[in-house]
Amino acid sequence: MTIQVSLKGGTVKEVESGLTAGEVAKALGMGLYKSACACKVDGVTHDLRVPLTKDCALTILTFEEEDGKQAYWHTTSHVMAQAVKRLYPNVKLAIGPAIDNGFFYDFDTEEPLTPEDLEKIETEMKKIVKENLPVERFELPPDEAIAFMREKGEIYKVELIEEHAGKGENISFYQQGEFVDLCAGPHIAETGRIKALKLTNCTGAYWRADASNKMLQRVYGISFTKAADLEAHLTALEEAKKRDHRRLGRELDLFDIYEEGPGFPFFMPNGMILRNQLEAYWRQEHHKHGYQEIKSPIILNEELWHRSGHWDHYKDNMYFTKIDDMDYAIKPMNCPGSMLAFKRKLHSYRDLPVRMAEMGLVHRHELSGALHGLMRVRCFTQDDAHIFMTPDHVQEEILGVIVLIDDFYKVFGFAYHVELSTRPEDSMGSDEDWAVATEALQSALEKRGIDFKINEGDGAFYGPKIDFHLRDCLGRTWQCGTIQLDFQMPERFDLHYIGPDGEKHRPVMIHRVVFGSIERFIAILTEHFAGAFPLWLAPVQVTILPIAERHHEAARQIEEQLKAGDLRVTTDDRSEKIGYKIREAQLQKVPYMLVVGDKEAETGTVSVRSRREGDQGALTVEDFLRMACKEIASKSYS
RNA sequence: GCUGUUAUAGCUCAGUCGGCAGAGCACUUCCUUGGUAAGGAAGAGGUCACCAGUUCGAAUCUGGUUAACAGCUCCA
Repeated sequence: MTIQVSLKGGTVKEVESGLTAGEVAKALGMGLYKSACACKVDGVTHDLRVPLTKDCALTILTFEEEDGKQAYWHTTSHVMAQAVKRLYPNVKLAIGPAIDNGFFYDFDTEEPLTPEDLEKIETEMKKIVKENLPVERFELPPDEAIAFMREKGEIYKVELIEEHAGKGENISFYQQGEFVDLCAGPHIAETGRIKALKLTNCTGAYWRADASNKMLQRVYGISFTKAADLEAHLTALEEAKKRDHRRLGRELDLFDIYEEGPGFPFFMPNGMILRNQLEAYWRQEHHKHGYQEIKSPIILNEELWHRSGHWDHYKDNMYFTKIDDMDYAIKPMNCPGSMLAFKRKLHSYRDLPVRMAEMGLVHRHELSGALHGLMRVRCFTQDDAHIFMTPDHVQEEILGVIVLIDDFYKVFGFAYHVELSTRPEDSMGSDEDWAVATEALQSALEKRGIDFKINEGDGAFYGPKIDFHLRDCLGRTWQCGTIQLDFQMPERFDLHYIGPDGEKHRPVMIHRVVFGSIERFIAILTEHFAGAFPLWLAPVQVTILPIAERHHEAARQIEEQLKAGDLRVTTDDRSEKIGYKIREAQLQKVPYMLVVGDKEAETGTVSVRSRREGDQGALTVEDFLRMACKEIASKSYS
């Protein structure tokens, strides 16, 4: 009996029923089969060993495809577990999935694994690859599956199966040689297909991601189909590290953090210029969008934080102090200050929405192990705003903020992803309020056509939120912008406005940030541009490079002229060769270098060198100034 | 906070077996006055993170503290 298999690209082949996808692939050409990692049958991902018994659409997945990659890495993680079991039979296995960038496996070991252990494991893995063991799938009923793993002493696997057992379905296992692991698959067909592998890191990780559970040893690794790809991957990682904002922060004199203040960054002069430019742009845009700016104190009476609910939900992260025997707290958030500011006078419904913005310095006691350059600090400035409004305004205001954030990120050329976080366990307010608020956020996102993922239970204690996440140089994502809807705080602070009926009504409020934290945003910005900031942000926009001492006077005049045009200019009048001065300016990522020698001094021109394009030829000082001003005004970043 | 690793000049890093603290870059001075990514010479710069211990003697060995790094947990 034959069946029809339609392949990617539209061709239909007639093949014998019962052949596996792998056999079909093999029949279609060795090249295709050799590079196959997994397959898709009618859109569902499987191993190559799945038999084709009826007409179907078949796609062969190679390492180039995301699903193929996942199968490849997942199998490599099984190979690692097999190697570990061979070397250390008493180690218990937890979980070992493929991730975005490779794979890991969690092991319960008696002693932590050392780098030497990792080398041994890697060597053993290469042996297993060489053995070219076929990877086979089999299934057991739940009770047999539990007995099977219990007999092996794999207590973590037993716990995992017990959870699945309730569904009554069979439990699937994968076997290669003597090694069997609980797994849903899919996997690649033989271990020999893994051509290049490396174990990259070993750290602790809690069982089930719960800090109250035992800490296991997590080993990370990556594998490729070609040795050259592994090489390229490792080189790319090295390159990425050169963009690290902590390194560039020091090299470019942007900021630094000292042992005297862990998590409390110092901003250096260049960092302050960057920061002030960002803030100036922020103020300009917020003014345009109808925000008014306030400033509230960073120390306020502790009672306020009881009233706001922060003390109940957040006290472990707060700093406290005593003044004249009274208890005070250092603000971890700006909202209570905004509440007081809103409350100081009566508001008519005609005045709403009130959009009250604040560049608020907040302090939070983060765990020492969580600190990370400017990304995660203990004091930072939120570009906060609180929007007080009637329920009718909610949709429009949320949309307005989404558009504002989107426009801001576009100015820097950032790609971002969005998450919607729902009600956490530790929260206040009624189910109904939460449902309404969550629905409002979701429909605003849908209206704007923005893709988002839902994060169950990750909302703030007072309301659900939309988060905007940006990527750092190593692909780790950091939450920056957020929009949080809040029905609780207005209640707690007894806020009201006077409606058209002359009665008091409760306003709804939005908390939102665009940058998130200026500090974190600067970190992301630094890594995004690798320190080569667009002209409007560059701490030093232009540096003048006189060739010899006799050109210093001309250089000084040009500097004056450019400064009068509001450019940030320096002159390098050291007695160094021009090549040396250029090298230094390039390393400092100065956008424009102006070389001034005999030729230029005579004709009132400058030889323009762009940090990206190199020598641009001569321009009059006026023309250069005009060009630079145009570039600044456009905020272009290419 | 947890697990692991690390801490030597402003930066990047050597320092063997426990025996006088090293290099490159940067910095200062002098020479050099030059044309698009490193000209030359000399000099200065250190309580080897901190506190104990072992030892005739500790950058080096041991314990503790602090901080950083990777990950986990938490989070803007």
